[in-house]
Amino acid sequence: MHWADVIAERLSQKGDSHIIATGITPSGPIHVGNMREVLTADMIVRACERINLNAELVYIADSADPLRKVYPFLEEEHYSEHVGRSLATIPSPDGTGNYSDYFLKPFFSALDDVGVEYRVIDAYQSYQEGKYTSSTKTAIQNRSEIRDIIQDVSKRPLNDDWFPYNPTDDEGKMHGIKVTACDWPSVEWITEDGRTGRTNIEKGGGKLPWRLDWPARWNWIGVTFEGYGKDHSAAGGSWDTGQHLSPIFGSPPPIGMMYEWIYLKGRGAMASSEGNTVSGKELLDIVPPEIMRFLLTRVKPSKHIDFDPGEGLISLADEYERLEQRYHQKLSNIEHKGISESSRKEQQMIDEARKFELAQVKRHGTDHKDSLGISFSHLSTICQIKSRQEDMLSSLSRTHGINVQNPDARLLDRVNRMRNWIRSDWFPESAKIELSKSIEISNFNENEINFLKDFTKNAYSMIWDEESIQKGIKMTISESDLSPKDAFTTLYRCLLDRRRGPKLAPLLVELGQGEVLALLEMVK
RNA sequence: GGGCCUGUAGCUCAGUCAGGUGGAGCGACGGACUUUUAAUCCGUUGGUCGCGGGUUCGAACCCCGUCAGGCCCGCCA
Repeated sequence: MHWADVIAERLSQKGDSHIIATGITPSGPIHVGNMREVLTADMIVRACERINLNAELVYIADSADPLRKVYPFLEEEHYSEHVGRSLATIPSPDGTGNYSDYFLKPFFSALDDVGVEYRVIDAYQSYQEGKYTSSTKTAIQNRSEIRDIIQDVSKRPLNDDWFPYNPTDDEGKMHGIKVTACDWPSVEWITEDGRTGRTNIEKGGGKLPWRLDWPARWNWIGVTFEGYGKDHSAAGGSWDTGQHLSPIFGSPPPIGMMYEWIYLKGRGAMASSEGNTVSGKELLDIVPPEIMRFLLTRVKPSKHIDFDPGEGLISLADEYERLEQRYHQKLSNIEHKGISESSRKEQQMIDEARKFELAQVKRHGTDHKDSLGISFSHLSTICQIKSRQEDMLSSLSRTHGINVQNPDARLLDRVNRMRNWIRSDWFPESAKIELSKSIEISNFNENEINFLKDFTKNAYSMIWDEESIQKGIKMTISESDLSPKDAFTTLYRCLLDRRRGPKLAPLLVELGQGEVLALLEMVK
């Protein structure tokens, strides 16, 4: 059974209506690794809908969180004074609006593109509106019990002056502040440099510490499921203490599921704070949204993903394309039997089908009736060889029978993204088609050299179009001692430094007669 | 010191919860095509299930141990 369906079934045993929560702190660019949390939740919501459960995805923007430090992508002089303030209360890097909205906007737009439907809860606003007030009161009333639970579960002692609420000081900061007295709804505090004051909790002047904020929101939002990053999953971690604290706020803890992080191949975990990321938008600029979803549906959340935006992404996209074809040919008709009445083989086919279905942007049915039938690797070749759109389309009409006058919108969309990809830093060297810089004569035997010399001579007199070049190659081969296969290999080795390549004649047209002849001159 | 996740074919992963003849896709190899848009189609190949023990008629799966990689145990989220 697909992992999303396993969770949905577990949820069905608890009830018919579910709130699936997800939350990310908008402290910087929201990257593909962050998107795993939301997309995973979306897939679980869809799996619930399939078995007729009510399920809603709630995204909690942790905009009340303080800016923890000046991140490398921020300007030191602008942001050092804002460290400790809620993200919702400090300016955005571009000077318009607030900090959290600045990073949330492209994130929401990426979520819309990948077909995620969600209700947004803004944490800062929720504190302002008093949504957390009753939980905060509960926390303060049960201060010593909560303290005992945290110490007991996390095995870490808390200081004597520990208080279950972090107020903001007169500068709106919550770093290094201590609560000295509480007279509901006010708390008195003292800062590190000795300033004192009072803050009204009901007016949202602060927030619960994370370990309490989490179970508190489970209660007031009614969360029944939440996925959490592996950093929360240790014994004594915040998920663990949350499970124990949840009943104090008056509700059973949600069902959870740990998910692994996404790593950037060869560069470690994606982390905004280190600038080592691919944002959701960047990924969607180069591949269609279903590929981003497929990245996550094909692997269990507990697996870490070594994301490779180069070669790996091309083969991922090709794999999706083949799966789409297979889905429409046979997988779509597979009956979704229960585990007990199907064989392992049938189960694997059902899982394949589910990987595809959950990768769809559309919530019901499939995005398209059939696959495009053109692999991304082929498209990458064509886009490089045919810089003019009409040449590319006419080529595809010969090889794949597409309609030049009225090309498929999906095809044009993929071509646009592919051209972005080719221009980007992510496009892999191995997929680039480039004329060799020089020729190493000693790599070729006598017959091969003779053939190359003949070809060079003929190339001078060719009209540089596809048909003439094709004829010229044919003729030169027929007059040489090489088999056609060896002759082609020789040409690819000489021109591209590879044993195989795109169809030669159109490639040479695109590369240009002058360039090709200049290279071939080195054979003499 | 304690905990969590991962380890299965050359690669990416299913299969572990519920023990019953080791699976998929890709790659590689071979063939078809005959002069190749890294093509397409067909076929073949593929494994000490990290390692060692235990339980069992039977273990990739359960238990114990161990090794490797990653992560966590903060009045951070």
